[in-house]
Amino acid sequence: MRKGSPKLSRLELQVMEVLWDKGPCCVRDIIDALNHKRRPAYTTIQTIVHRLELKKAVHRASRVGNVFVFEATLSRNAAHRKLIDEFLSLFGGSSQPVMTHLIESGQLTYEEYKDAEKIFQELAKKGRAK
Amino acid sequence: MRKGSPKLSRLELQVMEVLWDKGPCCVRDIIDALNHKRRPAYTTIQTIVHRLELKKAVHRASRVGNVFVFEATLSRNAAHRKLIDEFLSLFGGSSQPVMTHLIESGQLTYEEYKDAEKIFQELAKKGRAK
DNA sequence: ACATACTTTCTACGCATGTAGTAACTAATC
DNA sequence: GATTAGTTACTACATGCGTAGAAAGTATGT
Repeated sequence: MRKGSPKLSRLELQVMEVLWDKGPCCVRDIIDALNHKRRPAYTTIQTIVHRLELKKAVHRASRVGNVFVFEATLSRNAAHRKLIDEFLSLFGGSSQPVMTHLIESGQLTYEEYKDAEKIFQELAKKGRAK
Repeated sequence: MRKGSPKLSRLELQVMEVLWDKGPCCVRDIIDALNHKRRPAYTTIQTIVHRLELKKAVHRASRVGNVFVFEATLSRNAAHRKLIDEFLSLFGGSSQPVMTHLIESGQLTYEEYKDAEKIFQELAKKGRAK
């Protein structure tokens, strides 16, 4: 039963990345960890965290005094998977044109491309061949 | 002088795809060409086309009676490039993790992967090697 | 000329998102 | 206990997008 990860916005993603990287954090920690050009207001991040709670992407892991500590509920993998699905759907669901564009625009180097072959090998080893 | 293509939404993209595929079209043609599950109302597409005009992505090429014929101004390549840039920026601008994910999630087959090698060869031939 | 059908223009509405202010609460300090 | 600083809870607002209705214009068949 596919649950369907929630759709996360750009800023929501950035907050999630912090939680995935650093583990459980309070709002202050998140702000400090964000490498955001224009540092958003404390309450802005609070709003985002709150929306992430509504989306079940994070939950309150504990509280220290009056400070809540938040923890990611949604996995990084699931979130990234969702992002990629959304994106591919813009191209009709096929990853081929995306690859093509990445290569033609020089955004994927030949080295990176070649390295990826290893991933196929790993997968094959794990029995997920073909 | 980077012009910066406008950011196009999903539906805007779909409309653009029609214009790129079929060439200049009037609103009716666009609707007929859209393979949209839930066919949107005529005026919905008109609104989208209008927004595309504001974004300079399309322009009125001619009029036949009281019907306007619209033509893409923005190229498919530029639009796709923009999309990909936007998307990659969510992953810190690097295409490697995206490739990895595509492969691990089975969305890029080994055949497709292998085929992509040809693109590098083409590019190399054209002198844009490395 | 009139009715019918389609087009254009204008306006609107709900939801998502980035942004943040204000009020209320809590902890710590004098 | 009163002041102060940080946190939480609630509210707000502009913009973008998908959606579409209403009004007004135009072409066309009879």
